[in-house]
This record gives sequence, structure tokens and C-alpha cells, in this order.
Amino acid sequence: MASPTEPRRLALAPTTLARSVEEASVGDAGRAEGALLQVGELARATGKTVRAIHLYEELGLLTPHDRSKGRFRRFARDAVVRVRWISKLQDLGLTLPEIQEVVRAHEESASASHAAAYLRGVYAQKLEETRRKLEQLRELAHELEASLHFLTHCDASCCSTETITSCPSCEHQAAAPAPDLVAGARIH
Amino acid sequence: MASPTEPRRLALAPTTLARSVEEASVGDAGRAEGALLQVGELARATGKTVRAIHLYEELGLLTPHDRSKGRFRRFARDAVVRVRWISKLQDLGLTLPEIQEVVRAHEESASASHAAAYLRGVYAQKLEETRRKLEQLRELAHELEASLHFLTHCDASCCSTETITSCPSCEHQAAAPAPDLVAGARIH
DNA sequence: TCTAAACCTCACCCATACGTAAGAGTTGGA
DNA sequence: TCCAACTCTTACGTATGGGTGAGGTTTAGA
Repeated sequence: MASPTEPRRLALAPTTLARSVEEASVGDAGRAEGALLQVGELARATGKTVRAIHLYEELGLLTPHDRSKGRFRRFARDAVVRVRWISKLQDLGLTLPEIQEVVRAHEESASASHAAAYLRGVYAQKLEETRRKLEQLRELAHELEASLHFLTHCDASCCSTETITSCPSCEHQAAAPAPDLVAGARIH
Repeated sequence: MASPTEPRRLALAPTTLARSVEEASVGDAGRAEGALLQVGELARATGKTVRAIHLYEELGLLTPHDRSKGRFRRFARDAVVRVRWISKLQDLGLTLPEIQEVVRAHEESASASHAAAYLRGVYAQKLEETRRKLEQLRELAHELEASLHFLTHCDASCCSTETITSCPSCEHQAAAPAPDLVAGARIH
């Protein structure tokens, strides 16, 4: 089940990663000390593709610190944190347009506490959703376990022989009905 | 966050659901006794749309028991189980083409035990994946909780004042670093 | 017989999150 | 100076799971 079309990840960079520290524009918004990152470096650092990074920038989720003379994007170090943040929001089930909303609201909020309150709202809602999803997944896991059990034990011992009345390996006396995951496969 | 474009579910059927029992073709593959279902009835019974049912049929996941004189699809009762089965496989993360594969393999397997073995393989793999997902979701839930805690307590009490050295409400002595979900929102 | 509601078969449309390619420019070490 | 590796922009392609008509037919109750 491995994806047959893996995106071309970047090769190991032969160019020196350590850039002259002077370029790190200490005085500016780049709170991160150290060299700036090219888009490929950021991609490698985050496990994303260059295309994904570009997309995030298009959507306003991420902004390069500046550009080189040749218009190469240069990202501050903490862009790595930002990209990971985006990934986590995706894991939480937010779409990129939804993340756009979060960013917009966060940037437009007047005060820091206002921004914090907004985030709290979003996260509280997502926490609830996540808990619901957890519950659903747990149920699915149980169904899978029951189906596996049925497929290996009950079905083989009970149904293959004709004696439905006694099934030593089944805890329940009644002939165990096939779980939905098993029953559904047999229809048609 | 409610979907603005809800698919038109079917209206309550004014037509009598109870069809003449004679139509139920008792002798045939329809193990289910009772009337056959029209596509809309099947849709209502499963919470799917008619279009979805049609799609499942196109993909070979589902087959109507027969057609009426006017080419209306008529499904056996247990088609409901089949559709629910499809839904559960989707919940497990299988795409419709993947479900196609399962169906194909299941139908092509010579013996029942062979088919069971195949299903076991699929389900065992999905069980592992589900457990991994559970673990990931649990982590996310914890991160959300930590972020909510940080946003309501630590951030307000510690960072708004200038005294970083002592934070009465924080259990850890060190100034609590913002969780990724909080830190990421502040970048740029 | 009439009619509303359901159904039929195309067939095109949608959002999401990138993949992929083309053609050209940039970077930096050798 | 040269070249490989990297990056640029533009723009179309892809997969998934249906949604949404259009235009016509069937059903079944009244």
C-alpha cells in the first residue's frame, strides 16, 4: 500500500549550509539567531516539499524573512516552528483555508490577550472534536479486534462444522453473529 | 463551521414503503426476507445520498438485486448492511478504490477460508494503523490541553508581567516554554 | 387517467493539497 | 570562469468522493 508516486524529496545539499553569519540580519524581525534558510533547507527541516512551502506562502501562512539578490526566498530559523505548527493544525483536521482564517484573525487581533482568546476558542473546539474522533477510533479498533477474533476463531470452529449448538472457544453461548465488518463482506 | 452546502437528502416518502410481499423473490439470492428497497429507501436507511449509492454500484461495491420493469434498481434488505460496511471501511481510512480491491479479492477467492484469510490480513493491518492514529490523536489532545492551559494560565500571569523569575501558578520552576501550538501562531 | 414524487442516464462541476513540468535565472565552490 | 545544484514563476494535472443539473421515464395512489 505504499504510495507509488512519491514526491521527489530534495537531494542532500552539496552547498554549504553554514552561511556567513553577517547575513543573519540580527537587528530585524528575525528573532532567530543563525543563518537564514533557503526554501529547500526549510523543506528538509520540516519534511515538507518545496511546493508545499510555496503553497503555504501563497496562502499567507508563512512569509520569508527576505529575498536574496537573485530573488531566492530566505526564511528565518523559526519558520521551521511555523511550518510544524501548520502541520499540526492540519493533523487536527483544519484545512489550509481554515488555517488562513486562524492566521488572519490572529494577526488582526488588537491585543495579545485578544489573540490568545481567539486561539483558546479554536483549540477548545478542536479538543472536543479530537475527543470525539478518539472515541470513534476506539470503537473501530474494537470492531476490528472483534472481527479478527471472529475470523480466526468463531468462524473457523463454529461455522465450518455443522454443530452450531456448542462452540467451546466462544464465551457467549449464542452462536456469535458475525460482526458488521465481517458480515458486510459476504453480501452479494 | 457547518457545511453550507448540504446535499439534498430525500424527503419523507409519501409512497407506501410496504410493497406486496410477493415481489420479494424468496427463492433467490436475497437471503433477506421482506420487500426489496428502492435506491432512495436504501439511501435513507443508510444516511447516504442516492448519488453515493450509484457511485458504489459503479465501482462494483454494491449490486442491486434486480431491476423493475422500468429499470428502477431494487435492492435486497441486506444491502443496508453492505452500505454500512462500506462506510466503516471508509472510516478506517480505505478509499473507494481500495475497497474495490477488497471486494475483488474477496469475490475471487476460491474458498470461504481463503476469503477469511484475506480479510484477516486487511483488518490486521488496519488495526495497526488505527492504533497508530489513536496514539497520534492522543498526543494531539494532550498538546491541545497543554496549549489551552498555557493560554489561560501561564501566558496571562507570567508573560504579561515582567517578573519571569517567579510564576506561582506554574508547577515547573522554569518559565514554561510556549507549546508548539501556541508558539507557532506567534511567528511572523 | 392524471399527477407528484421518485427514478433513470449522462455529463460536467467542486474543493483539497499538493505534483509536475517548462523554461529561465542564481548561487557558490572548484 | 564554469557547472551542478538549487531556485524562480507560471500553469496545468491529479485523485477523491461525491454534488448538481438536464432532460426524460416510471410508479403508484387518487
